[in-house]
Amino acid sequence: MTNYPNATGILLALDCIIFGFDGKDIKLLLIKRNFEPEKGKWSLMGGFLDFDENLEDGANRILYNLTGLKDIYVEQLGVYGNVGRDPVTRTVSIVFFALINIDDHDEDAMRFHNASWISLDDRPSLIFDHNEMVSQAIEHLRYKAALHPIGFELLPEQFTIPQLQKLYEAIYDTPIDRRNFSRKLLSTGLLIDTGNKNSQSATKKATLYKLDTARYKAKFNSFWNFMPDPKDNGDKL
Amino acid sequence: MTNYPNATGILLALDCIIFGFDGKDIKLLLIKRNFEPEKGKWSLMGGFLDFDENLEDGANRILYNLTGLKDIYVEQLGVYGNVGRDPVTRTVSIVFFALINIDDHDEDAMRFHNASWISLDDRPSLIFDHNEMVSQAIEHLRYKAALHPIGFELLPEQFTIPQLQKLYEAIYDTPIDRRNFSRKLLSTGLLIDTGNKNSQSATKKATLYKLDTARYKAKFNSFWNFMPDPKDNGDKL
DNA sequence: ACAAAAGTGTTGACACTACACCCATGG
DNA sequence: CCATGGGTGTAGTGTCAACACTTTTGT
Repeated sequence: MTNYPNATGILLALDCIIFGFDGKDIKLLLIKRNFEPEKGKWSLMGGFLDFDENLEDGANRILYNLTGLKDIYVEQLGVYGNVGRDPVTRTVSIVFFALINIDDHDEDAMRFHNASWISLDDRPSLIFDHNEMVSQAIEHLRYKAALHPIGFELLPEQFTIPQLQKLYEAIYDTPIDRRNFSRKLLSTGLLIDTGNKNSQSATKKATLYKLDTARYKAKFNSFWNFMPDPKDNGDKL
Repeated sequence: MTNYPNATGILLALDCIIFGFDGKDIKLLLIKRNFEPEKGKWSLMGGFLDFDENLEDGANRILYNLTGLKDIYVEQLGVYGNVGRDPVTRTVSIVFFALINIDDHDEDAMRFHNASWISLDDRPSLIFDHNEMVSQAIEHLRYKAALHPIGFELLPEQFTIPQLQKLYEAIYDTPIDRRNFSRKLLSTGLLIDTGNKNSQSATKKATLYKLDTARYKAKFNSFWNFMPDPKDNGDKL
């Protein structure tokens, strides 16, 4: 068996961008580092890839450590590898994009890692090139949510259409017509009426739906077009 | 300055998927390896990342070596890192997606690397997980070309609308209505009439257009919807 | 009874498909 | 003058945004 010329000595890191939704704002799960380097500063949750570990397994390990959750929605977002990005040594970071239901997390694990949910608007400056990563992730969220039904990953199992609407309004920071939104969503056939009603609401109680997971999986790669025009940046191409 | 615990010894490779269009079929630029490992088999063009090299620079270096071209359209496609993917040693490969005008390549460099343009339908089985990479790239091409004007990257500077149509028909392997296609394209405002006519054609000569590059760059991230329905896999979501 | 939020109907603008027709060129 | 292929016009269909109206609930 042949050997490759020379090991490069480049380190391989994994960083996770984790989004949640609290019913009002899109939030990021960030950690205030209680370890070196850059101790005391904010950053994404990350770690190094183990030698005998697949990439997705590594990402899931990191996500599990921080949130106590498995089977999270995760995608590769991209790779960041500029020479000077990590001042300690050459490190290439594979960035993962994760969506979770904000209610489902492990408080203890979060305290241990010194992690907090932070609204996008209030986010502090992060170490290294993590700010760029987050910007790309927000862009990706907007892009993908306009075309694929990933929004559901951020909601609890049962949710109302007005809740879903608030989520989309938060993602795109724009008001949406209630009636058109409702009809559009229902027409997808992805929602199953649970028969339950939302008890929180002070006024008329909204119907609680759940996701038709079979249909969701089958149709995930089909397109839709949810947002009135987030697709377009203002004027026609 | 702190040091990180332990170098992992994982190698970082770069692989390039290069698409071209010969006026009839979408083609891939593949190499028949004249080096170990897997000498004599077909694979993507690739190489290792240099220690002091940015990722995109590495990809461009590899692309330049093979084609003699700079300023190629390149995107990150994803990272492949399964533990056993390379039998020699643990190697993580960052895969790049490139589109070039098939007429603009360096014959000598191609011969030196033992490279050929191969139609998607005729492509041989490739080493390692390169087949998966190519499948993902084709999917990405179909996905992205339906929404963004990347098709132009595959054509010469001056091209006719019928040529462009053949390109899209090749990408989606489906016939398109000539008249609707033409109107849709012209309505984007991306095409500038050069005043020239295609001299090749045996019958009526088609108008040669060029891309309005300023508008192309400005509007690149806007969506469009070119294909009748390649977006959708058959039926509505 | 009234306010606030959820749910349903309707309409006009616009975009897209599916056609028919005309023009230019070479043999 | 005819075959081939490029270019334009138009009618029918459907989708989507923008509206008004009704229903449910708590106070």
